[in-house]
Amino acid sequence: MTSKNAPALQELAQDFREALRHSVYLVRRLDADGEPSAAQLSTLKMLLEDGVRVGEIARNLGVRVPSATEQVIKLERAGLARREADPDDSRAVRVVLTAQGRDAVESANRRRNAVMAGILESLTDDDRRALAAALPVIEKINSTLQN
Amino acid sequence: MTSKNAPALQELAQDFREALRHSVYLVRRLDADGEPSAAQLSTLKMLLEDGVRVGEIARNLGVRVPSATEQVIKLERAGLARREADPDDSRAVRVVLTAQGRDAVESANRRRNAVMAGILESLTDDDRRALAAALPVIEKINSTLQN
DNA sequence: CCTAATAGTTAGGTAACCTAAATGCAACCG
DNA sequence: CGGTTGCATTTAGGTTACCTAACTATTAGG
Repeated sequence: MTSKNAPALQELAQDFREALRHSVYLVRRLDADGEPSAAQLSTLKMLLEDGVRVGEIARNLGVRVPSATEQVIKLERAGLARREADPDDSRAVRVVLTAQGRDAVESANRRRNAVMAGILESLTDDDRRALAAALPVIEKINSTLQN
Repeated sequence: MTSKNAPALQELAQDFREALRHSVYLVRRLDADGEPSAAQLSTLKMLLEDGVRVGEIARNLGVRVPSATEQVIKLERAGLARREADPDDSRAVRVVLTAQGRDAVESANRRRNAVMAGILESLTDDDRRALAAALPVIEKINSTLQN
């Protein structure tokens, strides 16, 4: 079976890329008005662990620091997060969720999960098993990002 | 095992969303300068089948018609596609790839596949098998989009 | 100390989406 | 056959989320 591996790798790469390419549009479908955007939710989720620095957010999301700053400012204006001075390093900033921010993450997650669950409902048990088995692999691939 | 299904659905939805959320950043990593963007590649790939209408592109990608128009105009300016009058319906437009456009799709795909293959290389055989098994499922989910 | 590195913000730009409105053609109806 | 209705597309004007370059403030090292 090892002889099948080299060609399969190229094909797998192609198919996986294709699947991700299409998934971008799926993810957009989960957005709703009056709810933090996907990018903001990504930032908010990071903040569930308290006192995160702007640079950490950027690194974790794979974006540049100014993009993270921008998101944090938007969250702050929306009353979902607060910027606090870092006691140890006064160059740094600690971003923390407000209670409202915590609620926003939770309710957005609930709603989005429900929509997704509705979609997954139409799959067969075998399909769901196959999907579940692949998710840790996909996360492993995604963690390649962190460099 | 049916009793395990209802809770598993919520959890699967959550995990799948999480994986896709992270994958957005992975996909961005595959971009390179001097190459059509991911959105443009999506449009170009549709054009591999000749004489596609703007509305079809939009529907297929899950975006609004003006967004498709915009992409087509950009491709045209880049010399990668051409807009032709539809002989049967003069309201409509047929978008076709130029030879240069065809080359651009192919070489961008080759390069992007190679990068992805490099990432997948570090997986175990089992991982790759699990991923391969899930891709048709993911495509099935994505096709939910088409409405 | 002073210089180099680090953390973050500001300024200005681009890509890719959106809605609403305009244009131009087709098709149907009386 | 003329008028209305509807469809395909473009134009105009926004928004969001990214980017690079340049600036400020603070820390740390020689």
